[in-house]
Amino acid sequence: MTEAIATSKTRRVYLTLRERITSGELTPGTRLPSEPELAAFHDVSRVTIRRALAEIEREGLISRRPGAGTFVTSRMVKRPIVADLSNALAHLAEMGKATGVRLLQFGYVEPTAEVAEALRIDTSERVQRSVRLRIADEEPFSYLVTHVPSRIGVTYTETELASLPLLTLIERTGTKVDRATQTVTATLARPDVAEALGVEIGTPLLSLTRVVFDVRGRGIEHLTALYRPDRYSFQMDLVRIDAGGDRLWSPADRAGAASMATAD
Amino acid sequence: MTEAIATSKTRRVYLTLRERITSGELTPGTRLPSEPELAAFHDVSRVTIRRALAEIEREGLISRRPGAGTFVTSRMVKRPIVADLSNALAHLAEMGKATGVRLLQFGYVEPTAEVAEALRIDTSERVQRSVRLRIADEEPFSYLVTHVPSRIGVTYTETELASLPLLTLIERTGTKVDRATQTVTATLARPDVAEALGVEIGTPLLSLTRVVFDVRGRGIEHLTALYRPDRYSFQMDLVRIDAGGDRLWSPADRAGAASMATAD
DNA sequence: CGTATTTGTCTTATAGTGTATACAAATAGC
DNA sequence: GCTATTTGTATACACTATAAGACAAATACG
Repeated sequence: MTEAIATSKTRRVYLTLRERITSGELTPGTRLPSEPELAAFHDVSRVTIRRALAEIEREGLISRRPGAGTFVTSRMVKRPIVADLSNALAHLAEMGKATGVRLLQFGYVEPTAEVAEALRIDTSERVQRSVRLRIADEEPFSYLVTHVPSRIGVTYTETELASLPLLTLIERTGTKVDRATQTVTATLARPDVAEALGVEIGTPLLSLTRVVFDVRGRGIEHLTALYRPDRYSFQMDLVRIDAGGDRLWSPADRAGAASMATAD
Repeated sequence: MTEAIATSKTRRVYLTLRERITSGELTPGTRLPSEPELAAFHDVSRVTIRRALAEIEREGLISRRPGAGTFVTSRMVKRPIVADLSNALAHLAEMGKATGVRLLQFGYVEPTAEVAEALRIDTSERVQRSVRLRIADEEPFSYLVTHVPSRIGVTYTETELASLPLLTLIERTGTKVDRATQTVTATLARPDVAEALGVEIGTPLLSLTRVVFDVRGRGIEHLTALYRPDRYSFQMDLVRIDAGGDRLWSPADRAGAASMATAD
């Protein structure tokens, strides 16, 4: 709609064609339209099409043969991790994934307005801020930024945070974790996040924001998790049930729905 | 990581600064760093910074005063719709949103490999494909592509689809809808979707894919929903429970979790 | 074999993006 | 009022992206 600052034509074409392949619309072995055809369809020059195809070829998704055409490669499907039934971290273990954490930042800061509001504290009250990278099979898949009121943050060390789940550390001290609100959205990878996750700037990311409260309604933890959608996504099974005359969807089992929450 | 086909510097800066404002990190009234400072920080020229700021100003997020600086506007927060407790469509109604649907495409086609595999049918078996746009308060917020086996698709008309929920039409015929699998991810807006949703190409979108089965395990519906994250996101409340020695998250109530599913 | 098609390579031209620099005009603060 | 700072404006230049076209080389297929 708005003209704004557009992405380049090459990139648009690149993203579009790449998506058609990775989504499964174009199966391995399929021949793509010829370069002139693609150029006409996307309303760009052949040079632009070729640049986009060159990049996709470099990624190994297609192979091009002079005189023959461009073909979708029988790609090795790098199946994304899926938060599923049962605890997500346990689920990763089942899949034989070696999962780990790298602590990127740790310190005490003044909270941003957003965090302060969510945790219901004053902007002047200092909070512990940590940035962690979660890794499965040597490959990072989520970027976690947590904010914790300092009175709770001081109960564990930087080293402990680098190895144990944050909620475990919090509950260890006797804090009564009661409930949480979480929101799932999509955003773009900003420079720092992009570098950590090994993606390009401007890549789409799954975003989960969770605010945790104790039994007295006090804010305990503010978590923002950014996931690489090609390596991680949320999945759930649903069953159709009758509810007061209406038919509704319900989670197939409680553990399944819970996994979305425990997936850091 | 990969160099690929990068987005322009202006766009990177634009996205970064814009995000810092809309995320709440920079509150209304705050003064941004001066243009030379921003240029040094982002490692671009001042001209590039100015182009990015000009666009953000055009969107009304900042105002610039010569000699004084650039300030975050007391913006009108266009609160995004949030799929919440209780049926999502009902939820929209509660919020006073006038929600509607526009049927963009309707026809019978051969399914893509992805759809065929998900519905467990043959690629040669024709399916009904529809593209709908869901609108709230005159503004589109979701782009829906559905694929339905033709034996089910023929039981309702194009007109009916333009006004009633698809599952209602399906169940009306006596089809026993049993269960579904759904996956939530993030993608980029492709040209056609971008135009329909009124966003720029390359914008991040929330993506939900749901595959519905009947009691006999036959695929009934394949739905891909793309949401504008600034107008729609998923939210759920969780409670911390004991489960076999471990402490886990559980949906605050079943209806809440179900709303995610019923939110088209 | 011979022809049409396809990818690969090259040239030329135009528009867009990014940088560097200088100076003007408005503002804030002392 | 004076000065430092900030945004506004203009110019010149380098580099990249895009386009249009021509031709070569490889392939498929009747």
